[in-house]
Amino acid sequence: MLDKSFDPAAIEQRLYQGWEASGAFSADPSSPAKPFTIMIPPPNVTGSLHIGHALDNTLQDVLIRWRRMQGRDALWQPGTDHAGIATQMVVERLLAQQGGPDRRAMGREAFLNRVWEWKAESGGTITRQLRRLGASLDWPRERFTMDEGLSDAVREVFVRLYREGLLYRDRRLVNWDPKFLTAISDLEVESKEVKGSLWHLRYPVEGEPGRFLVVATTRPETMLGDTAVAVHPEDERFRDLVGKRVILPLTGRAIPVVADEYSDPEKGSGAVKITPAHDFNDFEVGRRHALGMPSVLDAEGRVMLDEIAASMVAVDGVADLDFVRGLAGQDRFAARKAIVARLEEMELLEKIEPHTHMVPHGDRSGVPIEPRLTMQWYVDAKTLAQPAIKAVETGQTVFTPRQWENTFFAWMRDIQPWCVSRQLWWGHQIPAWYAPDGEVFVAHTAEEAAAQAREKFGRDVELTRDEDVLDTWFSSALWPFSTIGWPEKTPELAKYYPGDVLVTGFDIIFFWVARMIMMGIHFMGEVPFRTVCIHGLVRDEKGQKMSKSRGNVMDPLELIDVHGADAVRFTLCALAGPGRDIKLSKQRIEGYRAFATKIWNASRFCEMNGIAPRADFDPASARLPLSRWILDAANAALADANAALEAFRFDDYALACYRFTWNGFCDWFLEFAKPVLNGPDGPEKEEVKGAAQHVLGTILRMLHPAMPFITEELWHRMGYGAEGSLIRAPWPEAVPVEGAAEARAELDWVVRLVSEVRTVRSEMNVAPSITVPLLLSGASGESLARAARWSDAICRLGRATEIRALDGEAPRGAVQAVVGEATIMLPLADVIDLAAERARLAKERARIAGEAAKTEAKLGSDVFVSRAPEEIVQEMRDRLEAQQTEMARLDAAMARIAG
RNA sequence: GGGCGCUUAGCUCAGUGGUAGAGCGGCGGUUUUACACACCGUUGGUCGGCGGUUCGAAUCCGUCAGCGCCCACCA
Repeated sequence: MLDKSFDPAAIEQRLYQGWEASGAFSADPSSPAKPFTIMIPPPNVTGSLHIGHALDNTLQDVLIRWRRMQGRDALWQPGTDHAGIATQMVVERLLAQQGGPDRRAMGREAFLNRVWEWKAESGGTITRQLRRLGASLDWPRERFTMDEGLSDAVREVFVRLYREGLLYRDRRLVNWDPKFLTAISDLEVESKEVKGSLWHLRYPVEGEPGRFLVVATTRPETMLGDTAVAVHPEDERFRDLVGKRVILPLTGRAIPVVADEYSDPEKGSGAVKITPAHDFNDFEVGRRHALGMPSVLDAEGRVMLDEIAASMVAVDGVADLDFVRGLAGQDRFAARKAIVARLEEMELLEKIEPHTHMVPHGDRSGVPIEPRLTMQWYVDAKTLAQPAIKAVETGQTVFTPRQWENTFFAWMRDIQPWCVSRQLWWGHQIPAWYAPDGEVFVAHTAEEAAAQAREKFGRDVELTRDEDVLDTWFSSALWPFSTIGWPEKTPELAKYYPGDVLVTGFDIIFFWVARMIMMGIHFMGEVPFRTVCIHGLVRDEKGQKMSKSRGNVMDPLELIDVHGADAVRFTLCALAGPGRDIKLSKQRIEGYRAFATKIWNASRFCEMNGIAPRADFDPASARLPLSRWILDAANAALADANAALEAFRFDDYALACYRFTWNGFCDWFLEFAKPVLNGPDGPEKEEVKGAAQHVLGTILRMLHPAMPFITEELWHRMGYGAEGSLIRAPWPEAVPVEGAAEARAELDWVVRLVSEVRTVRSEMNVAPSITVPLLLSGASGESLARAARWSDAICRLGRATEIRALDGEAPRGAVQAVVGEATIMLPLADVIDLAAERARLAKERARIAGEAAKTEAKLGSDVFVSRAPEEIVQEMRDRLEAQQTEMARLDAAMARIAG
């Protein structure tokens, strides 16, 4: 016997362990089945499951379970990402807490050992949590981006790209994070609005005492590194100054005034100071005019005078070398304050304007990034992007919803060189070695590099390895093929590449999706996946982004504890409309928790009525309209579910399951079945039971991808599991149903009849306890035959004592309603208010009349009749006829009841 | 500054040319032997504004407004 209520907590862990232990999640490269592959977006190894993961992985699990049941050899590849900066931070924080030596004191090797230790102890959190969600990942294949195999792939890619000239070292400005002391890529920079000031500084013109060129800047501290002032070539105000020099205050260096289109006469003072080593635009200007590019800030953003010390010149009233020397080692913001104050004292500060502008910040450190002139490794993304753009243009990879392709194209068509080196320790160390003279050797191993050097120099030379590691996204970009063996030629690689679907959020289209497509095409010769399914962000019920500071985060594990994994999963599916963010509320989850209970109770009802799986039931042999109707409805629901899943419409899939199960199967079919099940044994009861068990089996299978736990549990408890677990059961297929159209027509009629009776009784405030005969007036032979066949169900659901044709006079003061050609009469004169019944009928008549008038107006229009398609016109004619018939019936009903 | 998206019932959202839908909520009723996490009934909308195309527009086009997101080097 099924328990009185469904308790998810009691079954989830047991079922999951059963699936995992039985190998139900395993792909099989040796199977002849067609593969279906999804690569998990590898979560950070430091991570724990948040609601966004829950959504992303629920959707993937739905697809994987669905295809697996369809007989595909499903591979859902699990794994985690080493998350360079994030992980290094976590371990450094841990070291600080423990009060031991810090990273630098430990040294690189010891520190890395410590990180690996941490990973072994704490790195499994998120994979455990994915299990709670029910995710059917192929765990024995779990990979980590720093695994030996994946690291091989990284080295191979690095070496090959280098040899192809698609990866190179360059000394240019990078986004430098002064907190983490590393370069970061453009993507890791986010602009934030900052309220600052615009300082107008006076630069004295050389040889013209009392004349100043005023420059406006938001970053006065970088003036130490100025090497020019630029004015617009057309700007009359400054024309005579071009070619002359100005004295840079504080450091006393004379710098040229150059004419450059970059300078905008409308902005600031119209003259702009040029600091090539600390500003991306100035860098370009510096290149154009062959200017010096001294850096005046060190890695931590502190003033550094090394590169300008020699050129400083004492100039009375303009330069103050002692002051400048005092700045050395000061933080950039402290230096800014000091410089502004000193310039003010020296009367070289013209004015200060309040100024709000966008300032680039490191996305992880949160501090303003500092453009810094350094040597870094770059990938020639522009070249790699071309075939990737083409692949999406030609539909080899399709984004869904399609609109995201625009986002992809916009970025890819304007892609910049990708800075891939990071000054961190945790990550893939760059496979490049340097000879004492700086000559670089890129190789898979130190030995290979040494051999190259020997070849080059004709003798052994001491090589030192590049200290830097690669951007974490460099290894993530290889994920679709590195996880399945590349660069080895494994059976997995042959079978599961390219993958079918990538499911992810729009926020990592640039970081990850685009780069996988580029690398996949370049190294595998084919796109890494056919479809990119982009979903929205999970927000709170008010539409706000969930964040710790707002205190509105919903923890998926808590939700699973309270409502069960199935309810959480189903809710996420039901809300996952295409391209829309999800507003998640507790109420919605509770609603779908109720759905799980409903399924449980429907199964209980079936169990109580001896409805059990029967292999010998042949749907094609069903004779009764009731069983034909429900079998046909199950076919339709299944078709809807399939179409929805094919189109990645998880919301439509959930809705199709929900409606059929609740409204179709529970509300109508089981109610109709009750009289039969309570009636005498015989072929009729056997067929209804057969249809019921068949449809319940279809429901459990159809719902399994979204609600794996409760469906698996019921599958076994109801006895469907003789052949094995539901997770491996075949996906249901449509069954042949004879006479489906007739069955539909009949059941539709019964439903309409019952609904009409219920409505009028309710509207006339007839207590449910009052039961009366149900009389049919003007009914066709077919209707009467149906009434006879469905007498028990109609009486039960319509609170009637009997249903029969009206013979003779209509009863006085009956409640009436029109169903098709027939008029229903309920002799209730004693209990109702006849005036109210007249009013009700009149209102109904007026409603129909209103609709008929609209139809008539349409048909009365010559343009409509002559220009609309014939079938539409005919439809209108039919509609009008039906409306007129119904009005006539209502008129008759009113006449009967007339006082 | 450029691009994208959204605006439909109190709330959350479906609905890509032919009588406006769902869920939740609200309201009224019900111990009908699976289920009150239930059942039955019901109330809610000139589909953001304006203009156009069309026999016909929530749906296509234009425009305006509001909201949101992404990208961008503006001193």
